[in-house]
Amino acid sequence: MQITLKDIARMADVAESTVSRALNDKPGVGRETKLKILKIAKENNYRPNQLARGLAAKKTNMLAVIMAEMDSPGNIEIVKSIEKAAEKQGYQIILCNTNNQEEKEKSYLSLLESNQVDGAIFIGGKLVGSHLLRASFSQENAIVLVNRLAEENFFTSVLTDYSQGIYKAVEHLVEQGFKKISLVCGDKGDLIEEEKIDGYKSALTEAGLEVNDDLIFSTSVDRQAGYDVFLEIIEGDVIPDAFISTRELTTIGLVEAIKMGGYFIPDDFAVVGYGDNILTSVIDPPLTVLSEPVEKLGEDSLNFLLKLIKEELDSQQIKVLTPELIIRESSISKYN
Amino acid sequence: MQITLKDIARMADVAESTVSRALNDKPGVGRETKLKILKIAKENNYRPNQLARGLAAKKTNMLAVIMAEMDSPGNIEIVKSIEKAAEKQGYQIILCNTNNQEEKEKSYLSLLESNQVDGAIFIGGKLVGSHLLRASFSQENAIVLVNRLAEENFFTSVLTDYSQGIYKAVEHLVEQGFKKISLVCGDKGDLIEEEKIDGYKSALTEAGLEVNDDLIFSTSVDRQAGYDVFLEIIEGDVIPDAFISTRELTTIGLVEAIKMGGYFIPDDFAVVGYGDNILTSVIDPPLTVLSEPVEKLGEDSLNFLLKLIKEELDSQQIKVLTPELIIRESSISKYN
DNA sequence: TCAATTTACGCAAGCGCTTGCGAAACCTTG
DNA sequence: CAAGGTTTCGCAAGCGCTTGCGTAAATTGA
Repeated sequence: MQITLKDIARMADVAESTVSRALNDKPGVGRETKLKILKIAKENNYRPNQLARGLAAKKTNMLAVIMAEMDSPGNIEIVKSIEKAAEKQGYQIILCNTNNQEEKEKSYLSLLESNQVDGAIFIGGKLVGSHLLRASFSQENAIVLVNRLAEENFFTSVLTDYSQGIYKAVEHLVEQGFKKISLVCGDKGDLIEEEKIDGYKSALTEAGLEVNDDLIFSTSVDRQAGYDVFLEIIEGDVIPDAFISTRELTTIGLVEAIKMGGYFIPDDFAVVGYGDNILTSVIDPPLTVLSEPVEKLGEDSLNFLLKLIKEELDSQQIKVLTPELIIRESSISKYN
Repeated sequence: MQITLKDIARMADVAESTVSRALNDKPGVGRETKLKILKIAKENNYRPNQLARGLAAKKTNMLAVIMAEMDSPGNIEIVKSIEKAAEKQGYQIILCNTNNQEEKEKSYLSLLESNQVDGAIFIGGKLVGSHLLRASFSQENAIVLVNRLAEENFFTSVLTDYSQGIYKAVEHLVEQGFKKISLVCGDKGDLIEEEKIDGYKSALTEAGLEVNDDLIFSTSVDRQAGYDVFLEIIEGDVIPDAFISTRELTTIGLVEAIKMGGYFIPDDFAVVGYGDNILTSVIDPPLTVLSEPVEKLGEDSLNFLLKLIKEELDSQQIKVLTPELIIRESSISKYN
């Protein structure tokens, strides 16, 4: 059996409450007593039962990071940044992977609802499910969204400004002389994707280029999808000369398909990808990418969350961060 | 405030114990009563407090997966496989990333020690720290190690047979006519690394080739290390004609350095990498790799863990899985 | 030196749940 | 219809901790 507070109390010949206070560094226990208790606790390798502690204290000092995809190196970077920031503040992070399944998201949400964690950060995922909304309504639950739009500005969130990012990408491609720029994004209807499309369209318009809806492609989020969409595209009526591909894995698939088809990047097709990480940097040719401020996304979301927990945040806040365009070979026109 | 068992009991006009039994599908509650309780619980969107539940029941149906590196796509695959298997058995998985810091490992271990999870799987990491040993001794804690060797066969583990894998790789390279095969691995002294070296040496000996310790390089686990080690190697006395690089990220760095140096793979240097995943498949040229049975590693480790929890496992078991050599361009000699 | 504070500590309730045990209510049989 | 067996349910203890409150002891000040 585990050693408990009670055991320590008995050994030190004091009350449980005193042990508790000593261990938690709370006032009301004399220097001598405290030292004695600490010593005994250490000698016996005492580990407080966090369940009991959480139950009694109504907080656990643990935060959940619930992410939709852990295949994405970008997300991993965000997580690491959150972890780093959390450590400084004395919070422990536990990770949950939903694999884009709403069911799992619900299930992990119960960590919050049942007080196992003091707050949760959601990275990615679609819109906002009713379960999430309810959770955040019904209790005063601390929830922060990262790169995930809510229909109402209901959640505190930190977002990448996709629209702005895509705008920059288009601008760059236009400068390079590309005329038929295709956008490969996720499901239309998804708010984040709509935003990308907005940026795309307005940049084209600004540049005096025609917007052709047939050049906008929706795919699912994986590698295969990127591969498949290219096959579909080259069978199509309008063949683009450049791609802006807005998700990491999809971009990889797309590039593979292009090369597999015997085409060259950027000679036959320019490519602007997403996410400045090991994947996109390793691929041949080096990819021009929109780089998310992953570090900042993590930091800011954690800070928001802590403020929510401490109830220092008056209203829902939304922070928007702009991605950076990192120009490499894959988008440099041979005519330049 | 949260709605509690007590509230439901009051509403249904029964005792708390009855509600508890109804909700947990335990015998001893009549059909009618049960239905009524379930209905009321649902209507009120009742969520049991898992802390309280865990405290009282001494189990939580949650398992922790504690991994040393979450940058590694291979590890991610293992995690996903664990998750899949766990879901079937009704367990929830929470992930913990230690970033190779022993401190963090200790800290996450407290999840186990304080009963927040019923068991833990450790993926990777070095040897076995005293904290881990103590934890597994002092309580009847359920711990399974994946790809991590213990000095004594104390832990139940599932391992990749690195020795065997490297052996195959050497064999293959020898067949291709390479003579000066270099091994890039981790810290000597680390049991897993020693095992790799064993496989390497015995394969060379078997092939009648001389073993040269100067061709064995130890690096840390990241990408930069792979890059740096190549620079070091080409300054050295003996220049190899082939590399076996045994960690994912390091391999990436190594390949980059080779290309950066103006050399060609496999013409100047053959490369056998590690891990059949998106990273190694995307790189140019396609890499010959030792492929871990990630799926199986995950499944088996979870099954072991569940058996440990249910105390169906009599003694520490060790399962060894053999990696497969997937031959691609990077190791095919031009002389063939 | 004695009242007035302050400090150190113990008591006990309570966090929300589970579970062993016993009592009542129900069903079997012969 | 009574004796015995089942079910269904409530009681109450307890999981290991925190925390408000009360009291005794130590400290202060004049």
